[in-house]
Amino acid sequence: MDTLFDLPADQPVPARPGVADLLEDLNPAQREAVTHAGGPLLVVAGAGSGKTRVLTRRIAYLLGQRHVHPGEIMAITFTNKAAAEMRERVASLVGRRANAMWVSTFHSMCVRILRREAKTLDMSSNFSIYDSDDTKRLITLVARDLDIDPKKYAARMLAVHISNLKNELADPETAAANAGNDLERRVAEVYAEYQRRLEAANAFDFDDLIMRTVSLLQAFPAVAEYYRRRFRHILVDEYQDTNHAQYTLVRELAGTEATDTGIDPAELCVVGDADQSIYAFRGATIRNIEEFERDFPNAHTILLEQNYRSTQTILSAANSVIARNPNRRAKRLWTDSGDGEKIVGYVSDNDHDEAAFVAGEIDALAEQGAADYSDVAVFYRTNNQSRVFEEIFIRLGLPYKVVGGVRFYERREVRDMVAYLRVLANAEDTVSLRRILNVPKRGIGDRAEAVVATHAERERISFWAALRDAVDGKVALLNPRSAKAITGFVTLLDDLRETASSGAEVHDVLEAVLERTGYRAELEESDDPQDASRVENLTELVTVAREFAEFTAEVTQDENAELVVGDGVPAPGSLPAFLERVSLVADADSIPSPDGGEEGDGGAGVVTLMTVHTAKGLEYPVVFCTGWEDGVFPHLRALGDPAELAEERRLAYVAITRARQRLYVSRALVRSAWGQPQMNPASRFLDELPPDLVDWRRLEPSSPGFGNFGSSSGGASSGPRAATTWGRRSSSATSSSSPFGKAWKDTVALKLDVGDRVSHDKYGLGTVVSCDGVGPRATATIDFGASGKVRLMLIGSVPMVKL
DNA sequence: GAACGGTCGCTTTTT
DNA sequence: GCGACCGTTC
Repeated sequence: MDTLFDLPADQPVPARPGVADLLEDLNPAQREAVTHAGGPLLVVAGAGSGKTRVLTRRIAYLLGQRHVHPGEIMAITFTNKAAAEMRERVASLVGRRANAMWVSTFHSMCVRILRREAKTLDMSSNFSIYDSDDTKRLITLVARDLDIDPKKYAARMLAVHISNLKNELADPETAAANAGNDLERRVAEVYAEYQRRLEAANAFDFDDLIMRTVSLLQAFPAVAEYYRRRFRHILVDEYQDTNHAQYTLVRELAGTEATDTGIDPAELCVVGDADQSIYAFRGATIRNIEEFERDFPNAHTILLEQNYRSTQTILSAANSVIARNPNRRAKRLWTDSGDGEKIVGYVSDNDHDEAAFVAGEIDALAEQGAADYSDVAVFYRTNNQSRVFEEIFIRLGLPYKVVGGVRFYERREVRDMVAYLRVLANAEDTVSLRRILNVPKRGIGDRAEAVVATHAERERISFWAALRDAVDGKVALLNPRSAKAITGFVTLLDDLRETASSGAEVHDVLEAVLERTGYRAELEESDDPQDASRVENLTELVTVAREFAEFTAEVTQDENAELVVGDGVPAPGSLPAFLERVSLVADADSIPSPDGGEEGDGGAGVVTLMTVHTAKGLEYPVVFCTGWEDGVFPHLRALGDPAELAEERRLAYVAITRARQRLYVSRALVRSAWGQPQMNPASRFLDELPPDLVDWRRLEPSSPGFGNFGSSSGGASSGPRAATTWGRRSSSATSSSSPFGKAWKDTVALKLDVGDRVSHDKYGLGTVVSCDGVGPRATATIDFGASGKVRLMLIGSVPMVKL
């Protein structure tokens, strides 16, 4: 939870560092990056090349040597964690003056600007911020109202398309004008209505935060001028992850020679590494960093290739893999710290054995004193792969922590509470309002909701106003029972809103919501064990809110308070401030600290399990790269597409370069995916490791039991890539003709053929009329005579026997 | 209006 | 293997 708050800069103010102190321990390239003045600067920073050090020193140098005022500096990152770390490190160099800088994520920076300028955009500054879940809900509603077939155009897919349009700064009109096919026309149609409803709800989605800030700056020159005069130095971290909208935003803020405003462009410094661009699927475009020199003609580029993290063996492996990517700017990481250990390779029979190998190896390292648990990270491609490791680690009593997966603020109960708070802060927030309308159940069903929605639409009023009309009996077609339930709901919200506006602290408001809605009571009465953990999460949420109030109270007494209040920042500790934090800081699950773990853990800390994406930016002495199989990593969906394959390779590069001393790579011959055994050939990335750097502890047995992939021994020469037959996907597969028939037999509880006689606990005696599907999807239609014909699933515990 | 049972689909996800 | 969604039933 510690990432929720920026830590206060409470270090003693150091003596103003001299030039020597700031530059002394830097290499020549780093030094140049710190001192460069004038035109736009691109720092191509390879993994582990001291990027953050360069950025923070550069800021300290600007303040200390070039006499830049901290208020003129804007530093942009992608995560709150990175922003907090940067602020902290600058503060340790220059002291409290750091607080006057804007060091924030793209998104919080935009929120700050938008709050300040909300009126200009016809929005109110208490706007809600919709995340992808809210977005999907609203799109579902819109698509339903537009009579769009949800099978053909899934909400999720529509959301992705709309997000892409926004990342390209295309408004609904542009989208409609450019629509060249049915899908695009549909998307444009949904986009237009979605946008209309977002604005009616006084809400921005994540993409809007960027896009609408850009259009604000473009449409209102006076606003742009204000920020251009204010920020003379703009620094952007992880530039390879920017999308087109973010790129344009940076340009608009900095201004260029071409923008004829009479203001010199701000000094721009971007730092990034094209080889670590792994968010293309979220709209990030590698072109921004590749074309930097073209976008900013007088740009200067500095390459940081010396690595201070890993052994040369690890770096050579990383170089060798990433070199396979086409059209890439040459870059080779090197270190002067020696070769270190060989990479350890392992081919296991199945995913279970792979996890057992990893666990055994971790134990051995701990035993030898070679590594503490907290020195070790286990990486996988997708979250569902964490399960096997958890099972084994629990059995062996190996302490671990899974990072990522379903995050705290994505849990249903937490989102429900946040929805209540949002509605209290912004009654127009229809998505949140409809979310909690009948949560907990209070007798307002789909029918009543639809009637109210129609009324709102017809009267051109908000959903909330329509609910009030329902209370006043002004909504036709609403049955009295529903009207009564709605009255109860509206009264409840009015009461809560009174509590909220009477100066209660956020956690008191939360408590009131939990109590008066009966939400907590409902969970406490349930005997579903999941609900018990839900109650815990809600208690945790109240604690977070309390700490938030206490923390901001401290900051308010702090001398820097005047810097933030009333400058696009909601009052400290207020409900809107809390909601903003919750919306923009979604990574409440903390990553165990490398130095001995979190409080309460023994001395050795815990092993960290996470996806490679989550691992970006982190480093560990010991890294296990698991599941290196074609179809897993690289992911199945990337196999056919060179661009996606290149991104997977960058992902592999990120994984390898996280390791400081020891690197393990492993794969499993058979892996259960979705409850199904799946045979996967070796990952092509294994072939791309220099063979002499890998010590294969175990190879694929020379006579495979079944299947015909990966015919030769593993890793260094893992054989031809036969076209993979995906058991479950192969349309002609039946349990008898499939190459995986053997494995499937175990999951099918009952194997039936047409004509078989059966006895079912509920329906009695019957005859099989037809069979359908394979594996866990197998069904049989059975004629039970008097009980009729019934189609039954044949998996798990069917209460039926074959006679 | 709620509860139940079948169907379907299934990366990654800084904000 | 699991959760989200839909249609049916009570």
